[in-house]
Amino acid sequence: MQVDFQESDFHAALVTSVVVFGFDGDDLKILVAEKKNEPFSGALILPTRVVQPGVAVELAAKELLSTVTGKDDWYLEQLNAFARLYRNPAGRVVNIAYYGLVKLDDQLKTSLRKDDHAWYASDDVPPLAYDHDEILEFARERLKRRVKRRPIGFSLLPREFTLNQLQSLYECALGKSFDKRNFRRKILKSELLIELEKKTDPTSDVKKPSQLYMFNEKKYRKMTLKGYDFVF
Amino acid sequence: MQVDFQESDFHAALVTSVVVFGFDGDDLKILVAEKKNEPFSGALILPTRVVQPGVAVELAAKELLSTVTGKDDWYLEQLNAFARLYRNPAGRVVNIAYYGLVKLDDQLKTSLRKDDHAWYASDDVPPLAYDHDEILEFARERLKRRVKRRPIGFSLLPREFTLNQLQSLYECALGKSFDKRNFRRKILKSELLIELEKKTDPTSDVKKPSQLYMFNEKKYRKMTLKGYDFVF
DNA sequence: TCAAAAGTGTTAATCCTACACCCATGC
DNA sequence: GCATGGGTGTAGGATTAACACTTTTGA
Repeated sequence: MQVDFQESDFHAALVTSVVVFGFDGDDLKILVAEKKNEPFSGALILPTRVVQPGVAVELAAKELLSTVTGKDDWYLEQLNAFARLYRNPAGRVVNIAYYGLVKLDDQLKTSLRKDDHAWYASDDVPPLAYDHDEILEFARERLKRRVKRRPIGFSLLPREFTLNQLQSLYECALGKSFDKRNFRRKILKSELLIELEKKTDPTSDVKKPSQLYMFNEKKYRKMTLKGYDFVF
Repeated sequence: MQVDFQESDFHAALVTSVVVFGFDGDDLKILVAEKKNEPFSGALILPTRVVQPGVAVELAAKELLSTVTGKDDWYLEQLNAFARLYRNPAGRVVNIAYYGLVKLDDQLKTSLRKDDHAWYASDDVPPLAYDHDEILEFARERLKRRVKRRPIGFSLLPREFTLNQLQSLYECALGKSFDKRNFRRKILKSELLIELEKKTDPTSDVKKPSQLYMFNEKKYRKMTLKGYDFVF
């Protein structure tokens, strides 16, 4: 039972990458970084940083996101550790990757603090360096599962949203489309939504105003914890 | 974008722990180790070993299991990385934990190669040292999810088994009980099982002989990949 | 008045749940 | 013949999937 340590056992570097899904009401996007220094300068990668000794991994990931976006309350969930041997020639690198969700409002969309980061349409992300494609794929699968079992809209939609936006989110995340009537019936039956006394402002686009909803936060939290079946 | 490395970044030790669920036809059991050296000599922990430089983590986990059990084909799945800062006073220790499933036949049950390992009933595992209780709980949750979405019986049951054994497995894993008729209907409808021309040998116990089944392996693989809904 | 998106019900098929008794065997 | 576990069917309610037209608005 070999679990005690020698000096030489402390040989691994620890990094963290994040896959952030943002939804702007129409499309799912992913935050991507461009590598600025060698090796692989110019290559696209997931936002990534080295985890310094004494810093909790999730905290490092959150700080990374704060630095890049200016926003500093992040819900993150660990994806997995990626520790392929050939990850880096300098030695073993363990990447503990996270997945996060965010409402992609105009501010976030246009004002990334670091100019080497950008939002890419989720199903149009160019190939990434290292094994980040694998991490991204893993995150996409996680998102699909989460969407099916938990009411994730809360993290991805603005406070007030329409049923069409919600449906569009589910369709983006799962990559298929649903019958509008069935979708509405199902989502309304859950009583997760509160119908507001408001409609969208029709002035913005050439549109009929649309009923707004918000989440019933109490019920929402219960369901997020317990999980449920929202299988489409 | 800080992703390149300095000497001082390689500061973490890497270990792997495994949560192995074994099913013997009646009960779910978990493989537990007793720590033989200081610190915490005598404490119970999950089977664990330090991952040496140049060894893939999953391979290290498999080797650990081979050494302990003598069996060397293991299906493992990564659980998560556990990297709490206070995990070990010697420095940061990252534990990449795995979960595995095994048919617990008499040989495995009685002939663990190392005498500091033992099988404990799954819901009767004493408190473990370090953060291994947390890892175990994580594994139990994973098992529940897997049971619901994938036909995991293949890994846990003998080649030929009865429907009652299968039901018993589902009941152990999910911690609740099911109606026999409904269970059978559901599992047979999936066409995942092949009814054999055989019954259990009634001589062994004081029992009526019982119909034996095996898995339809082809269909089984398809479902394992795609996932499905076997929600009870 | 037209284009664009919002909104709305019904039906048939399927699936789920609850429920209780007879059967084959070894002792 | 009895104790033990093995095996079986039905009915009512709930859930799902498929389906197309009308409404409101701004231009």
